[in-house]
Amino acid sequence: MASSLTANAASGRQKLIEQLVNGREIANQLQTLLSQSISYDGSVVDSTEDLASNIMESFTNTLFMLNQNDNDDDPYEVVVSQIQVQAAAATSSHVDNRSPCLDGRISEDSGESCRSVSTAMTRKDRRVCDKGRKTAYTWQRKTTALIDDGHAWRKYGQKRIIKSKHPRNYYRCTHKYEQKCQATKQVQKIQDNPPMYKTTYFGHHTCTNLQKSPELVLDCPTSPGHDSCMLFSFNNSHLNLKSKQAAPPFFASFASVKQESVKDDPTLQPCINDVNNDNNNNVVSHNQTSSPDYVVSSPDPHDHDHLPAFDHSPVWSSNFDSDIHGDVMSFDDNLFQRMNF
DNA sequence: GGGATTTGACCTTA
DNA sequence: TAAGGTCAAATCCC
Repeated sequence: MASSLTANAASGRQKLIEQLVNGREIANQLQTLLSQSISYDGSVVDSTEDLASNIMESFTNTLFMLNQNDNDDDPYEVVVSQIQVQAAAATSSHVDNRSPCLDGRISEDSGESCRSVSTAMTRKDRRVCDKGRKTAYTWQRKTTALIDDGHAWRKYGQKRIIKSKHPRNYYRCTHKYEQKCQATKQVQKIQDNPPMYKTTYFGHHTCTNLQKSPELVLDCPTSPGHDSCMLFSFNNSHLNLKSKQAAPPFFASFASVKQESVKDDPTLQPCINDVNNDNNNNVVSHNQTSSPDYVVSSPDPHDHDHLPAFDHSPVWSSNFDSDIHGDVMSFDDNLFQRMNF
């Protein structure tokens, strides 16, 4: 009986997911069009860009709702998510790739090797520009596991923080130089037992080379009757949210599964299945043992301060129209009305 | 050999 | 001046 209900629910959800996937494909096509039609000043694509953002928002909210529902009776997964959109997001969300802040040292065909070729921009100059970036999209999330947001990150620094037990790790987009992507993030372990990581994102990705389209794992519990994972992929490379929407570009924060080197890496361990939800945080993701998703542990299993450049674990979060106070995420009625659930 | 990581130094900000 | 953020040379790893 219970298994039958579970099967029906899974079937219905699968259909819903199919519809979402279809819609997502359409959105992707729109993205492609956008990428081909961006004018120099960006004005031409504003309306279509907004449309694309709305589409993606819709899917995101739907998926979030699905995930929320799934978690209502799923004791297997607890992942804490928190997003904060800081005040300046509304005024500086659009990254201008033509800005000199994106490094005059870059040549057109440059890659990493070109970093030091040009000295057109001094260190000081760049730091001045950095100030602006730090006031752009900024949001955080706290997770019980290191997560993969679908983008390729390169660690560029680690700093011991005063009054903090664990050092802070600094990451920038791998495509910072080749595609002038300014996204950075900071990852810091904030709690030992259970482990808790705070990831702070700065700016959003303007690069197009996702290591893999971010995938959203909706339901991959370990309980009997659940034998498959539901994955969604999102590629928001061209979906720069406009200022009107004071929401974080969290398309980029969708969970994804990094494929390379996972299978054989002994430092990888299955996703957390039982985590104490001591903090009354929102449950927004699932994981499982049958999927290729893993949580990355540090090379030294006893040293989680040295975080890898990437991480795994199906975690996603959203907060369109949400108010977040501490670890509590709340949504207003409009969201649910729009969702038509 | 090339890309990624580590880590001390440098720079900015409060 | 202390703390945090970034750079870049050295080193590691595949």
